[in-house]
Amino acid sequence: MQFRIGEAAKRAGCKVETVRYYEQMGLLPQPSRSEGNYRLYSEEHLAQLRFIRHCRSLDMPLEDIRNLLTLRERPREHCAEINALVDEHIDRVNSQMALLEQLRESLLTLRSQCAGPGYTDSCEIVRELSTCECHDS
Amino acid sequence: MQFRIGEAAKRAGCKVETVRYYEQMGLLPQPSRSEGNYRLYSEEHLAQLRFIRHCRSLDMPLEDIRNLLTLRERPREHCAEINALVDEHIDRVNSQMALLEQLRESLLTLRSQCAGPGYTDSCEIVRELSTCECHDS
DNA sequence: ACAATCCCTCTAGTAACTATAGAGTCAAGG
DNA sequence: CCTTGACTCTATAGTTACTAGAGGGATTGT
Ligand SMILES: [Zn+2]
Ligand SMILES: [Zn+2]
Ligand SMILES: [Zn+2]
Ligand SMILES: [Zn+2]
Repeated sequence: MQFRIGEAAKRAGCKVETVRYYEQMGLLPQPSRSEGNYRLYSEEHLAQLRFIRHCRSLDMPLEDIRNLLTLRERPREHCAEINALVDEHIDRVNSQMALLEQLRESLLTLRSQCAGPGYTDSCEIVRELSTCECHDS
Repeated sequence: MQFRIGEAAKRAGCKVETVRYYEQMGLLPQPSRSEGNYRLYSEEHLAQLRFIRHCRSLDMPLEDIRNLLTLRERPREHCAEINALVDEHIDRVNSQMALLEQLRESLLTLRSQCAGPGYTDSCEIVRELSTCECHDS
């Protein structure tokens, strides 16, 4: 079975442009072409596209995915590199979460400053933002 | 007191290019210029730059900051819009956190699949990524 | 006088797409 | 046979908030 790009995109749950983008970025091998120059994807292409989309749904950067694809093609090597790659990504996600948590705290504190319906010039939110000391020195 | 851009940037804890960028984006009014065409910032410029940097440290998008700056200049209006703006941002942060939490779960599950030192072609991480069903249909 | 350091404008690069523009391909209906 | 519509092609620019560089001018210190 061969699929044109629209079908491939639909099956992988992404847009046509995204599929072309992956090809351009070297994540998807160039497919064969029809007589009218349409891309024709095989089942294997499709599997690879799904692989990419699944990794992306885990928010892995394209470069990591590129590395995973390469590693996958050396089946007799130990999977330590793969684990390391996943671990690093988990670390990234963890530190993003820590950052967001701090952000949330700061924002909630800021928000709680407003004493309720009042005028802008006496709003503590505005005041706190305007008299920041952390960005002064 | 007047400051040149390097001094202003240092005081606000950002790079020179960032200050110029804010000016270009209309977040900072154009400062006066010296004879040699150097930007000369006043204390007020500096305060506004700090305001922007502080909002940015809360990860507010520049457009929100632009709105805040506008709202701040209408001191006799009610601060409801300001509150709404902050609330929306808090919502964004909350949903980002929820997303990241899910991501973290998925990644930890994925990571735990690997049975330890083994070969790539029998690694469950690779298998799980390759046989994704969520991106198939 | 000269070097180091600052500053200027303009342009391009980052990540991962998304969205056009302008053209070609293909199947079905009248 | 012709046309309409859906699909595809390439190439280019836009998104966000900066960052980095080229190629030049200004200022400062010795
Ligand atoms: Zn208020
Ligand atoms: Zn601050
Ligand atoms: Zn393994
Ligand atoms: Zn999947």
